This record gives sequence, C-alpha cells and structure tokens, in this order.
Amino acid sequence: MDEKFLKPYDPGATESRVYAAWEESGLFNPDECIEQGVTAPDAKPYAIVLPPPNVTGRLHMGHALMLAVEDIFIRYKRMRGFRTLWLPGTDHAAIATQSVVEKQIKKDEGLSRHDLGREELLKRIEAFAVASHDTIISQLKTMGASLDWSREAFTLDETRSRAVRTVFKRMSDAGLIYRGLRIVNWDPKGQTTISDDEIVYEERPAKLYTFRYAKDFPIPIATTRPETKVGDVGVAVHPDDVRYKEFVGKEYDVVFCDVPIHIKIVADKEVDPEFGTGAVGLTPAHSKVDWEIADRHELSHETIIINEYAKMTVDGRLRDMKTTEARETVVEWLKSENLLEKEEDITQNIATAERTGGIVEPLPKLQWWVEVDKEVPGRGKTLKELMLEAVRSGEITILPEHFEKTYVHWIENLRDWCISRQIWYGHRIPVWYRGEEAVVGEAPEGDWARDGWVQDEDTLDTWFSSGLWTFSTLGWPEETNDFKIYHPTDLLETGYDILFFWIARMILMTEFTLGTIPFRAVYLHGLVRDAQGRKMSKSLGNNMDPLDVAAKFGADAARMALIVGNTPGTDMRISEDKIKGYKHFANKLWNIARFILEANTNAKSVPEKKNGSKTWPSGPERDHFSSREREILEQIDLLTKEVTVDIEEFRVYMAAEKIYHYAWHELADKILEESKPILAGSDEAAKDSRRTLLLTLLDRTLRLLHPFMPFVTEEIYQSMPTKDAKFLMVAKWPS
RNA sequence: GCACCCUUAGCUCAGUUGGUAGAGCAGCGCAUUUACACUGCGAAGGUCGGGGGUUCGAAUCCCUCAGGGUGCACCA
Repeated sequence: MDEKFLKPYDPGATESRVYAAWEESGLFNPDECIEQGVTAPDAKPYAIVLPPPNVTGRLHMGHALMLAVEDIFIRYKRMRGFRTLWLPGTDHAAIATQSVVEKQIKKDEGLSRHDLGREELLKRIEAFAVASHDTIISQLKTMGASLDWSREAFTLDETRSRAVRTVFKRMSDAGLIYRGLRIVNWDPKGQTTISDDEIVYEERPAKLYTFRYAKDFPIPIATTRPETKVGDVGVAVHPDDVRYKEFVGKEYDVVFCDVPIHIKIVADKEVDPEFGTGAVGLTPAHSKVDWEIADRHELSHETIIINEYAKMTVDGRLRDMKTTEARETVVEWLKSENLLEKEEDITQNIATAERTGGIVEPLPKLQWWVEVDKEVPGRGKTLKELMLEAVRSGEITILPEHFEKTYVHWIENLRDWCISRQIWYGHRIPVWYRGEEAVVGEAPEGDWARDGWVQDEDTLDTWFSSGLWTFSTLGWPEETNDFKIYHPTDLLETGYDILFFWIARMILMTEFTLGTIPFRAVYLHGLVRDAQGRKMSKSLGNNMDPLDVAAKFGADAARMALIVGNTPGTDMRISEDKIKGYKHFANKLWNIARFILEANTNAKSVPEKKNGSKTWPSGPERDHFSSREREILEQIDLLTKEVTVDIEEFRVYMAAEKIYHYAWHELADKILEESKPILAGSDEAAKDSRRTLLLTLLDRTLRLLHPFMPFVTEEIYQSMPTKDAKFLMVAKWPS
C-alpha cells in the first residue's frame, strides 16, 4: 500500500498536483482523447460551452456551483466514451467592466472617461480585463473544471468580433436591424442607453401633486414629476370621461414657470380615469407612454427639456437645474401662484439602472434596434415566434420545467431590443458613414478614415455578442470542423437570473443566423446564498471566495456541498459547516481506501478476470463469491444503475447524495465492519473472496463518485491495483 | 394588475411515474489506544400550511383560502 494513505487526506497538496497532471496529459481536449485512444474516433459528440464569466474581477460561489454542475456532466460523458468538449471563455461585459474601471480611475486619479479620451480609457480597461481574466482562469482550474484550454475564447477577440460583424450585417440585410428615434432608457450616471431588461424597479416614497397649468385651465392634472410639465404639449383624458368631454379638442397657451407652453386636449383610451384626476399631462420627449399617445394624436415630440446629465434645458429660472432641484422650484412656484391643489404621499416604482444604480431618465435618442415582430425573410415567422417555437416544440427543454412558462410569458411581452450603447468598451457598431452613404458589416476597402469615412460612435449591447456564444466559440463564420461536430451544443447551464438576458438572446441569434437551436437542454441553477439565506454581497461582507473555500476544505468538498440537495432553479444556502462535512467525507473515503488497500497488500495477487479486466465481476464470474457477497454486488449494481439514470435525467443532486450515503453508511459502516472478522480469520478462500469484493466495491465507488469529487477519487485511483487507464478521468463508467 | 414558485423533523432541504414519511446539521443516550475523533452504535423528533374534492390509496393530482418569495407590466 502506498504510504500516502498513512496520513489524513490533504486536499491542498493533492488538488493542484492532480490538476496539473490532467492538464499536462492533454485529455481535456477531445481531439487528444481520440489521439490517445481514449475516445473512439466515431464517438458521439457531447458539448457544453462555459457561460463566460465577466472579466470584472473574481468568481463567486455561484460560479463555483455552475462549474460543479457542468463538470459533473462533462466528466460523466467523457467516462461514457463521448467525444466530450467543454469550451472555456470570458466575457468582456461592456457596461459592467467599463463602469468598474471608470469608478477606479475616478477614485484614484479623480479623472472621468472624457478626461482620458476613448483610446486611453480602452487601454486601461484592457489591462484590467487581462488581469481579471488571469485570476478567473486560475479560479476555474482550482475548482477542478476539465475545460479544454486549447479552445479558449473571449467575446471581444478577433474571431468573435468577426462573428458579431457578420451577424449584424445579415440582420441588417434582412431588415431586422433598424436605426430609429425613440424614447430610450437613459442612465445619466453611466451615460448610456440601457435595455428594458437592465432596469431594476425600486419602490420608493414619492409625492403626487395635483395642479393646474394656469388659473383658467379647465382640468386639474396629477403628476409625480412637476418639473417635466414645462415640456408638456397636451393633456389626455379618457374618451368616455364625462367630466372632461366638453374640453376635448380645445387648445390653450400658458406660461408655466417662465416657460411658454401650448396644450391641446385629446381623448385616448390609454388614460385610466380612476387614477389621479383622470387627466394626464403629456410630455412626449420624456415618457414612453406620452410619446405613444402624442403619436396617435399628431402632437409634436420635439420639445426636449432635460439633457443627458438629467439637467433642465429650458430658459428661465429652471435653466441648468438638476431635475430634482427643478421639481422643488416648480412646486414652490405652483404654491406661490396658488395653482397647487393637492399633495399626497404615495409609493412609486422607480426605474434604476442595474449596473450604476442611476435613476433612469427617458429620453428620445437615435439608437439601433432589433425588430422582434417583423417576419424573418425565408422563415415566415417573426423572431419572437421563432423564440417561442424553439421551446414550445420541445426542441429545447428547460429545467426546471416551470421556467418554460416564465420564458413564454417574457417573450410574449417582448418589445424591440435596443442594441446600441454609448460606452466605449465593446464591439463598435459595424457601420461606416460618409455623407449620405453608409456601409454595413465590414469597413470600406483601403484607408477608410483618410477617404472620409467615419465609424458609428456607439458600441453593441454585450448580449449581442454573448448571444452568438455557442457557435462563435466554435469558429463560426468559418465552416470549421468544430462547428460541424459540436453544434448545436447539448447543454447550457447557467443561473435562472439570466434566462432572459442570455438564454433568450442565444435562441434568438441562433435561430436567425443558423436556423437552428443553440442547445438541446437548459439547466438553470439557483442563487447561492449565505447560511442565513441572504444574498452574498460585498456590502454585507458575507462573500465567499471559491479560492479560500478550496484552500480550507478542498475543491471536492466545495463541489459536493454545492451539489447535494440542491435542486435546479431553487436558491440554496451554503455554510462552512456544510462544506466541512464533505471535507470529512473526502477523508472518510481516503480511509476506506486505506483499509481496503491494506487488506489487499497481503493478498497473493491482484484478482483478475479472464478477459484481463480487473473490475466489477458480473454473471458467472460471481459464482465463487458467498451469497452475502453476491447480495452486496447486486446492491452496488443497483446503485450504479440509479446514479446513471439520475445523471442522465439531470438529478445530480440525488446522484451525489446516493453515492455519499452508500460510501459512508453502507460500504464503511456495514460492509467494512462485517469484513473485519473475515479478514482476521483463517479461511483463506473466504479472505481472498472478500478482498476481491472490497476492491471491486472501492473501484466502483471511485468511478461513480469521480464526476462529483474528481480530485480525491483520482488520487486514490492512481494507487489502485485495478487501475486500467492512465487517469480515472478517462476510465470507463461502470454499467 | 398578470404570471410563476414555495410552505414537509428544532434548522436547512430532498421526496422522479399517486403505494407504509427521508437526509444533513443541531440536540439526547452510549461506546471507543480505532481504517478514520475528520469515529461508531442507538433512541427521540413530523395530523407533510388550513379546508374541500378525485381515488381502494394523496406530501404527490384538482379546487379554494392563508402566509412567504420571485419575475413581468404599470402607476401619468
């Protein structure tokens, strides 16, 4: 027996050494597996692309969970002989990364991005992204992720950029991308547009003011934003509202807080007669709903009164005021003019930007959009319909199943997707202008800048490039072998919180570009919370760094703690106590191995089957076992079957628990205990038989447990007399 | 407002197609120069949120009520 078993199991010393050995073997790469005869050249492919972590810093426990789940499926399939590819990469995460770096520069140097300029800021962000990338890669390796590093991708590298330009061009040619002036969600803090999904609504107390534009104005108006009223062009009432019917169509000129405005009264069904006074002041340039109502009644939406910095642009006393100051000023003016009729406290849902926390200011802006309700040429369906169909038809299955309903509900409410951003880090919109001319896709030939061409200033929403991830990572638009072999991929595993952001966009982009699905199954994991059920966050200081956890308890323990009992789509709680329990389990397994290997050291020879295999006797080869031993073998056969089915049906949380329970409470507590008197006895045949049995059970347990706890199982396997492959990682899954 | 999820042992959660309620942790009693104290054995603990229905049989399926949570929309 190897002397290493005389000491307790030490994950710290073992895990990095084992990972290095795996990596050096090249066997994370499916081509190398075929090369080395581990995988059959005609084996069925199995592919997962890693959801690329943002290069914004470090990985958290949610990432660790994601890695554990994906690595389980990958290792399982690899052992089953599939041509298995797990493809790594990172995401430039445009807004997120830029805002982290901008904040840092502001803090350290007191400079804004405009002080630095586009080129210098990009240089700084890239340097940060590289450092962040390196940290992330080492974290991924620490967790034992068997990723094929030879294929690593980045959402902003040249291959992925070409994919982005190509898809943009194709969508544009198909008439699905357009440039349009619309009310967008403007984040004054981040100085960029954001999509509807990047908004977080927060409930806050607010005041609802009821006022009149002027003494002789016939209708009182309710508003929470009096400062915007200097931009009003009309008042809308419900068509059936008898209170106001007589005024519909009438027009008024008033001077409101120094600003002359012209108000026309219109009737529109959108207005809720129950709310406030039943009359809405229309500010088309600063409200989505007002813009739409104004459109229907041919009212102008050109009166802009708030700029990108959320400051007033009108003349008079409000000039250059922040909107919040202007609000107070207008209210004072209303009071002094005796126009304020009521002031009530209400709670309102205020739109804030997810990344910066800034209060979203609706502004009209010329932006790029993907049109979701227009028929896709050649498909006879809209993008929305294609997105729905992929899931409804069962081509893509989502786990847990009820998220399919959430997905459908979301798609049905989907509006056009705003894809342009006014930040600098990201894929620049691939459109070049010269006067009236415009070129889309690739830059004009030659030195286009000298020839008077100018590229669009904006960058693309980061999800535009992540939407292509399943095929851009495989080298598309080149017709690569990888693309032909591995697409569509088999599984996409990620947190349910990015179902809309990412999963939906991948389905959209892939259906459009390739006319197929990006993946066959979606496995959504829940949030990892702390022991009290709180979200992990920097401000609470309850963050766990996977690296620290691995250092303290071992990556194997962290993986088990994250997997066992954690059903898909459900949030989980993690504590050091739980992880510690699985550290103990790794040591338990270590001691089981010690006991069994020690017993076999005294054996005359390693038991061997006639066909040369040294493992899992079955059928007639079991005849020399006692009936109790045959019963034990049947029991582990049953376990093997159950674990296999559980993994196949995505119940990794049950599979992990079953093996754990078996190893500790059957193998160790019962079988080892009952073996002690036999091994100490004098019946040589019985001893031989029992030693073979125990070795078989250990071998089988290692194989079943390997996808879950790859390090300790590999380390024990290396000392097994039944070792039949270079690594347990590429040994055969029992069946 | 619309949709979805959850409610099971003190705590955290499992429970795949309906067939005698499970695990981990905590707690209680006992054992122990032992493969392993990173241990073992044992006992205790639940009218499965309330009510109704379907069924020979319901934690599981249907309806309803209550409490908790999440997503989407909207609040002018």
